[in-house]
Amino acid sequence: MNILISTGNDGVFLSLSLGEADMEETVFDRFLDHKRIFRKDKDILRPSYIPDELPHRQDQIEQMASILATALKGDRPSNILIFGKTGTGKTASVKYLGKEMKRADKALKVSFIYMNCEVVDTQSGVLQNIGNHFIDDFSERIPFTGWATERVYNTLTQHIDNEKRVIIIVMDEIDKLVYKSGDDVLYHLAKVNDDLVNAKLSIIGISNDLKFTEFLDPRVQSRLGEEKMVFPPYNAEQLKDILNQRSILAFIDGVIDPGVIPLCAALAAQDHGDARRALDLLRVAAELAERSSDEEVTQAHVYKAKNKIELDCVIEVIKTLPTQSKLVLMSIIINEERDNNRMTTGEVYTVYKDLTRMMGVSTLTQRRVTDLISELDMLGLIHARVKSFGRGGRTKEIEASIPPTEVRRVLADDEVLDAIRNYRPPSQMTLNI
DNA sequence: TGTCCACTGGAAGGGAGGGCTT
DNA sequence: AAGCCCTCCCTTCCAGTGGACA
Repeated sequence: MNILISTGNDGVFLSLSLGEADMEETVFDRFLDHKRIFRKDKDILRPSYIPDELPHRQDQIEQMASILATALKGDRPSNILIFGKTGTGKTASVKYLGKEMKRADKALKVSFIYMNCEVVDTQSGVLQNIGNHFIDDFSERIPFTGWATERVYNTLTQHIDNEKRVIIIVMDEIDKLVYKSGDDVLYHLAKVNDDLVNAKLSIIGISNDLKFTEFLDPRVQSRLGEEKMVFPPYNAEQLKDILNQRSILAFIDGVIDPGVIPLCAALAAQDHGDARRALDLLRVAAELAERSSDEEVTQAHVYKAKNKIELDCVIEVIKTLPTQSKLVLMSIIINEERDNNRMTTGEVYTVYKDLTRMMGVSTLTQRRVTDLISELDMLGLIHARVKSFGRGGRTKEIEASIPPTEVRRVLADDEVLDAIRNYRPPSQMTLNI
């Protein structure tokens, strides 16, 4: 075997070349040399994959198509607001229509722009995102920050209005934008047609929160909700159809046990008919089967997949928390380990202050820590509710929603938290991370 | 019924950081 | 370089709160 080690600016490169005599077993063989489960493309089982046909969403697609068809004639379609819980096919249906619109648009006069407002969640961010779709010259692009909103808006209208066209903007998770940055940007976009001569713009808002329109200015409310649609959750039978359709494309014949798809469908149906969850369950179950070199995906793999998905999700959330949030979470865990299963904000803050002192990082105010506790609650890592203890005052009652051992296992890998490994709480215990 | 406790959570504003314009 | 604008993270201030207790 020839091994070449070379050092470059970016690090060390190792290259191996195998002679014929070296063609022995490698560490990868066990994973390559077994019956395959998947056909080529695993992405077919990802929620982002848009199939050629969306089962049980034909009515909604046709209704939307009837509204959007106007765009192909050069007129402005009505704005649409789409509501429905997670995994009910809202985004998939809209993206599918975007694909179809592209096919039908022979004159190439319709622009279909998709944006997720969880990612683009500020006023100028939204305007910048739309504007830059129509600015080819990089040097003329609207910067992420630095420009006054009015200027961004003027540049945007100027660029989109330079030719006759219809622009359809899909704002997914539009409620996140409204809750975070208010409805100013929607007001701007809703009235943009008044300032346009050549172009016409309409908006498709997607939300899983029916109540968010209550937070909108009545003028925005009426303009944005010219058409409203609700996507109902899928039932177990419908989820089965969706999974069957994808599994035919994704798996080699005969590798899926007949009980697997009904089980994935049933588990996802319990979870408010979430197709995304059903697809994840099936994909992860198959991946687990493949990794353990099993020849068939069984119900046992589905149950394992369920646990894995839940745990992975929690681990990922904890890992990506900012240091201060990790310290607050750690303070809650330490309280739990002292048999204080239901603690108050004050108790958490006392431990938190100790931890920050040990680590030598700045101590935030109790007001800020209250916010961090609420954020951890929203992430589902803890459960906090406001409770009055009479003369004992009114405060949050906090408990962790995940086992302390799991939190410690994840935080143990965090070098930043090294300094608090041997934190000794004021009472008596020694805790090891 | 009024008092008191330990906060909660809204509002206002400071300051850092990133980026553009003049 | 100075000035401006925006976002994000944070502090400070303070009115409001639910329920035990006197």
